[in-house]
Amino acid sequence: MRVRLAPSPTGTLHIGTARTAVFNWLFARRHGGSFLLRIEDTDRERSRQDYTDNILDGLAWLGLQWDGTPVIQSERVEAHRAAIAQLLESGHAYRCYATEAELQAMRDSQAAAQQAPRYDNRHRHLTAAQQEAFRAEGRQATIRFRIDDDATIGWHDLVRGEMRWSASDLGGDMVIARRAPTDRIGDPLYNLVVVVDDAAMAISHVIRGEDHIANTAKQLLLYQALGLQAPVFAHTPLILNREGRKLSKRDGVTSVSDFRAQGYTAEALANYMTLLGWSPPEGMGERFSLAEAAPVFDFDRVNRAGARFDWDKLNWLNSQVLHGRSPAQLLADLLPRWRDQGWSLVEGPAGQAWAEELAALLGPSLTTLADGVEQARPFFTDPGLGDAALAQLRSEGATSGLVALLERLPEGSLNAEEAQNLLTAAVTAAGVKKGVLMKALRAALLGTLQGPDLLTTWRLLQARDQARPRIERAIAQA
RNA sequence: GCCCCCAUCGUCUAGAGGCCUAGGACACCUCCCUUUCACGGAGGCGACAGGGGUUCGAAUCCCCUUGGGGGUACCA
Repeated sequence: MRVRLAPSPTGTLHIGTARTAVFNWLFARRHGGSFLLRIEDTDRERSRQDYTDNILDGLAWLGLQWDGTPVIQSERVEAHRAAIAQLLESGHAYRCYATEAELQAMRDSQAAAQQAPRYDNRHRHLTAAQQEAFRAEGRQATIRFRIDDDATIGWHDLVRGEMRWSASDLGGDMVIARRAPTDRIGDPLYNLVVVVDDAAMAISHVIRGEDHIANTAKQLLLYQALGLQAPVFAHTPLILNREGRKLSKRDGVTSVSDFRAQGYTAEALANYMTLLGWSPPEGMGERFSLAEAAPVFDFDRVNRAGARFDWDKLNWLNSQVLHGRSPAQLLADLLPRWRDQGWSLVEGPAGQAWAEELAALLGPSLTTLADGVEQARPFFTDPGLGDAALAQLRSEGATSGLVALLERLPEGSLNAEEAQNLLTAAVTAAGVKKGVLMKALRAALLGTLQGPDLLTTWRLLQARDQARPRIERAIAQA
């Protein structure tokens, strides 16, 4: 079995394309087949190398390793032209001299008559003399593939079952090569090119979004005319936006690279994309890796209806992945982001241990890695005192407790027991409630009333010599 | 307009005629844990679009209606 992903490098790796990639990868993995890549860059105007790079990076990041070297479609243009020449030769294709204005007029009158827009096959049977006349006018021609109206196209779709399409609903003879002087063949177009390349790559299963269903009917006709073996098709449901429409770039964050930048993990994103349209077998649960899903992946469990993208669910999955990280793993994810902020660690094992403890402290409250930057901020830079913190510091007994603590505060690191004992001693000496001191201490250290475990927070700041100055400042400002 | 597809809690879904008083997950609400916030744990709220059939029996099969989506390029 050989499957492929055929992205067009006219934009960054879209979540919908990535999900198609996931299904292809899973299917290939399940059946021990190959997962190939083909970069569809025949639209030279809009294709860009940096988009190709972005797509490849995104797939690799997600863990969707492909087999072999990606095929670059633009490098195969001679094969495409040869196929067109063959169709011209066999009478399956012909030159159409209709101008854009003529075609537009045709479509306008069809629209006025409430008819479906379609090419009326007007140049299908031009005589040599007529063709010569058009050429003499200086007209160039597209090449159209004949689609006989009375044909019926059918296929067995792996997710939709029996599909039937009437050729008369395909819009008339289709253009397979762009307009060009008649002494050569113009730029080959999508449907023709896909068929030629899929056949050349010996693709056995084409797995793509359901927005391609009409293309499948057209392509099946081309396979027939070219005498090529058609693959099996599987049309997967689309990913929908909040409004229930096909998710597009206009919906904000839709690129894999954007999700990554926002602090989503590859594990969570891949897990979520798999869940969008496919359901795991009974007893498997909803959290799984691609490797775990592969052995049980089946199109029988792929839905036919589109699925809305749900940030809440993705967030939950991502938080689950993050909460499951070991301190060292989490730190490795966080470190580059901390460095981007200009935050540095103390060199050596002590600095590493400190950072791991911070990662462990923050871990349970993270939804994204970006949260791990915001929540780590007060450990690297002075957050100042917020209004609520000031109010807390001005409450009964707050400063006297802090003063008592300050008097007993040694230099250097504290272990958990020492910190606990210091707190108890200060509470006794100042004659305040323990809760009062704890709240005051939190306000002094973080400038807010909420945050992670107080003792650990204190100890981490203490190790960086930040506890004393913040407590002193709090007392002074209260 | 025309063609095609789809239809279970707010969202993602399980369900292939009796196992369904419709199960799970997210979200939401309550409680527990916790001198904060989270995490974690325990509960709760909440759906078969409507109407006809078929059948002893329908969320499951058929038809119609309604609603939603996709396609309809010299883009891919």
